Amino acid sequence: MTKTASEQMIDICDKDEKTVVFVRDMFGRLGEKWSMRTLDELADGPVRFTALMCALPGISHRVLTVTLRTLESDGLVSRTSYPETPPRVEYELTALGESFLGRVLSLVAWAQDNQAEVESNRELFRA
Amino acid sequence: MTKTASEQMIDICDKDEKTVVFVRDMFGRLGEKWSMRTLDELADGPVRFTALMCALPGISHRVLTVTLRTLESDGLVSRTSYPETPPRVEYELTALGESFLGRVLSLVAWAQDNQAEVESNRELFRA
DNA sequence: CGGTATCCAAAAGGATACTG
DNA sequence: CAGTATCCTTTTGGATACCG
Repeated sequence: MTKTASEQMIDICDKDEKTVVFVRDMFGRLGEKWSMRTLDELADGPVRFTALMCALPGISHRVLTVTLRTLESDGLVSRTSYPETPPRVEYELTALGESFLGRVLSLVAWAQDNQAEVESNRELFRA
Repeated sequence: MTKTASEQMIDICDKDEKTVVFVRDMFGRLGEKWSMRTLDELADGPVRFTALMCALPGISHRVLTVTLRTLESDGLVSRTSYPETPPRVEYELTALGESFLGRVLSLVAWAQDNQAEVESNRELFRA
């Protein structure tokens, strides 16, 4: 028999602090304002910096840079710079990034399925 | 045939802004410093406020309150207050909360499976 | 005991000017 | 074009004192 959610979670949270911190870091990545939407924009293949700016209306120049650097340092995204003038830089998902994005979809599906219930709870709670 | 990750993600991000914001909100819940660990502590049944404080070393009084109120307003956690002296308050997962916690485990498993690779990428990147 | 109110520090995010 | 540097605002988290 498979473990209950609770048992699995205990497995995780009883591991060394390093793993606990790491798991929360990856959760944090999900929660960052632009990370998931950036990964999504990269899902279909390489995209240039400026194209990402356009695809993510509202993001600032600096924050897109920070977001991409973070995803890159995690190994979820790769950066390729072509030494032309004007310069051209393309970002794309790595295999690790695709794998990560894939897992996230089950959570996205949950959010969609339960949006109405969560929002009605929030309504009730406010009242 | 099932949709690719990219196609599913596009489905989501092309929906109305309300849903996009909602999905990011739920991602944000994952990223909050104590939310997931709090849900985990509640996985085995009702727990009192003070017991949660002990189970989550480092959390402040105020932040635990805020975390619980947020989870409660989402409908993931329920709060039951027993009118005794001294007062006793118990928190527990709702069905929605259990469902949410369950989905999160696939992501936790991913994080564990790929921790070494991500961390080695971070090392390389720093250098 | 289980909070709320107040105050503070740190981090995230945004606007914008400058540069190779 | 694709950044970096600087400055500012908002949000998050933490410490602590007080209260029913």
